[in-house]
Amino acid sequence: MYERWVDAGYFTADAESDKPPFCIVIPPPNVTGSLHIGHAFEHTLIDIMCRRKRMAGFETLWLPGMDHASIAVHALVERALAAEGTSRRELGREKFIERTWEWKAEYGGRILADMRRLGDSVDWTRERFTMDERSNRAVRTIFKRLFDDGLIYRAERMVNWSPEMRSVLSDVEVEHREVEGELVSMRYGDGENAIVVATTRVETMLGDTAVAVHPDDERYTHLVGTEIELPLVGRLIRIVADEHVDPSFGTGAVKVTPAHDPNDFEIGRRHDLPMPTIMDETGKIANTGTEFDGMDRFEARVKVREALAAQGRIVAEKRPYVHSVGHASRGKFEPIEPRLSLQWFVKVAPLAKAAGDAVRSGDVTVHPKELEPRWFSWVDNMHDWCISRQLWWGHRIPVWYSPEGTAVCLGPDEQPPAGYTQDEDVLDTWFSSGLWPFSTLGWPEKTPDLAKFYPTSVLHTGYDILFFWVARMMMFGLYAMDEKPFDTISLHGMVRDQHGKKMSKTVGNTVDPNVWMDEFGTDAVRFALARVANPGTDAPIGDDNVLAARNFGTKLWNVTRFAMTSGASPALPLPSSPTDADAWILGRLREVRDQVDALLEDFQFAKATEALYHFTWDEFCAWYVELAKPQLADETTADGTRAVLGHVLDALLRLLHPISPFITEALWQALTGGESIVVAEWPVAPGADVDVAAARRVTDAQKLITEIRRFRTEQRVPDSRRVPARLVGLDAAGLGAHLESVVALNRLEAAAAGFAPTATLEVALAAGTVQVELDTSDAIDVPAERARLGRDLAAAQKELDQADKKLGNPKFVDKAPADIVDGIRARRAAAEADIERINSRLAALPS
RNA sequence: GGGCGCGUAGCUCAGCGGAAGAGCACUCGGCUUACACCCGAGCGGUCGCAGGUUCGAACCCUGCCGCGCCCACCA
Repeated sequence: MYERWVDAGYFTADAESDKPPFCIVIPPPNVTGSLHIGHAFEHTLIDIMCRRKRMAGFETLWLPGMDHASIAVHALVERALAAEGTSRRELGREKFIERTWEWKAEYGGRILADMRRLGDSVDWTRERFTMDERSNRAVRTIFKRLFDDGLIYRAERMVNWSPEMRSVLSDVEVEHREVEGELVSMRYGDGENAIVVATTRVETMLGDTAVAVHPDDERYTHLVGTEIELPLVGRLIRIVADEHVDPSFGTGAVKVTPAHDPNDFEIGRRHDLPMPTIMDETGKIANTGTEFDGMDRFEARVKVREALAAQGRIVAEKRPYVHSVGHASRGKFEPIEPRLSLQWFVKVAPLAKAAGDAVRSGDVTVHPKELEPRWFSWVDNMHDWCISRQLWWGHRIPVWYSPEGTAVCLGPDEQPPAGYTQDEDVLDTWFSSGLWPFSTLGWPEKTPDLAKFYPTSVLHTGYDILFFWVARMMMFGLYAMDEKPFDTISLHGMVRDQHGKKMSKTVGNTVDPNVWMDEFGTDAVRFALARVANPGTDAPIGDDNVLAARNFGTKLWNVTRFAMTSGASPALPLPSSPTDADAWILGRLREVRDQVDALLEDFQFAKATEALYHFTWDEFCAWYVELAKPQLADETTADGTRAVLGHVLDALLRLLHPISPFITEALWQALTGGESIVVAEWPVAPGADVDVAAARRVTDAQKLITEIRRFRTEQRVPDSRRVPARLVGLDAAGLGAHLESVVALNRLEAAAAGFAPTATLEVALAAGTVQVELDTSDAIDVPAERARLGRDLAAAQKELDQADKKLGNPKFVDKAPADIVDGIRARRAAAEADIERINSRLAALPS
């Protein structure tokens, strides 16, 4: 239930300075005993950014944060105490906190161990930031400053109360959920004065001090200003007229419980109504002077209704009545109770406006931008923030009271006068968390770290934490530092199960990254997570994803092994006259490098990962390595091939390193003899241009090879059989140099004397048609060949029809760009040639 | 009630104005000296529905239908 307490991190980069970017990351804590998948997700993404930046020459730094973990540990401790049959109240504040520190030390170590297992790029140069002296100083400093500026005040307000935690919660900590409740209509007063009101919380009627109607509602005009007796309690309550009431809803009359409903509280203020509190801090009815005192609120809801029914006052009951109820997002997800209470608040309006303006002006960017409206709707409509908590773990409110009740707010270096006692409440964890970007750097002292690292460049976190944490950092950063805390807010989504469903313990579809790490390896988990990480979008992931990622790692391992046993080395000089395959793969490497760089810079982890996956598997392994085999057997190209293999693999491993650090480290060290890939350079674009002609020839060779494979499969020629073949027109198509590859990849052999082909293929390529004569040693399977050619014919015919349709449209020829029209014409011509060729083949087949 | 987003191959998702894609699943064939955690070949989609804009729409606009998330003090 605390699983998503905090998961956040940010890294900073300053492109201006000499050693520009560096990173700060807050390792996400977790309360479930070990790493949570959401944390693994976020951690992985941040680590990818950090590693890449570091390889590109940026200074990196992690700043492990235990601040949030403290709160999480607090919950763990409570749970442990409950298991021991005791409670924090029995234990007492001092002992409880002492106990918590022990847990924190142990638990914090565990979190860090988990992080290391995930392969984080941490420099353990910074002491942990905990609820220590430094963070206390920061909190007290900003509290005092806000207090002196009149931005912190104490007031009796309607707050969200959690009877379970016996504490107040802020608005964001309340989750509204549709529940099936009841709507009970009841009659107050009798005869002429009778008035019917409805409620979903019957027990609150014990605290009613008025009934409100709309001023223009003629049904009740005669009653306004009169008094009526409150059933069960016997108190006289007023009938007031208030604009807030909607005359068209229900009876048009509303019961008013000022101390237990936000709307009623406002009505109470407008009409100067008494505001009796009828519930204690545990949610039990109290001080009503009725038989219901001491009952739990839910029990009272039933009993009060029964008592009213006994008096014949229940007019109607609607059940189930679906309505929205606020629940405590922490703890046991119990319904929160609106309650009048004396609490500390931050006057948010000026702070929030600055936070909104920072994004509006473009000074701070939200990525992806679809989430901007969410930011504005929050920041522009924020209510004052209740910051006091009746918990024991946290920074205490730095306010002291004299015996007479005089309050004084003290800064970090001030001592309270004798006899003063400190406020018992602690601050909302997000209050101190909001200081993170600068308090961890030594603020309020003007430290070199602060000067160097503030403001940061990027904050990366889940969108679920936008309001809790990001908004607070923005407000406090702008207020305390007079400068935004970061340039860019980069948001990722939530990890979902393989069907895109929300992970939930009750559904049982949660996954434990530790189990995955044990089963598939850490790199596989990271790769799988990165591969589904689209900005701001939820990420579905299951065993299959991790399995595929594991297989990818194995593939990488195997291809490196092949390259090394072939003598590949990045230290060898690249060939001065590369083969087509060499030129092609080097060109592709360059393109992929540029693509990956741009994608990662734009937080497109999934696309960058996908690009690397395809390049590695489908281009490098599936084609280049196969084309390289004959090159390695040829003395004239062998050395150059070893160099290209080594060069491409070296760069590829470095490109993959941020995503899968462990395997790339092992392979890269073996391949290059380098000290560590962690400190290797991020690949830079080579100077040479992409060789377009060579690339086209490789594409042709691929097509030729694929067509022959198709034929073999269709004809059920066993893969093991070498097929004598003669290729006609290869030189004319510019593919003379590829003969070896075509022969090797299709398991062909040179035509011997007396070669008598049993079949002939014609493959149309960019630079001409190649005839492939094959001796399959059997009569060919005519129906199969007919079917194959028939499919090709249908495809060509469809192509021709589409082209004809377009070209037959004068408007298309007239208005479409010339290159598009030319392209269609070329396709039409090719399709026509294909049809002619295929038809002649079909005609030549024995019947 | 407001805001954002999504409905594309059996599943999860890319593509967002000029030839329908990937992973997994499925079918068929393979122990080809890196790899069976593999290789090769395939099957599979009127891109939610209806209009509109355009020479051209999965992609832009409008309206519906279904779904998700966030925000919101209606008893």
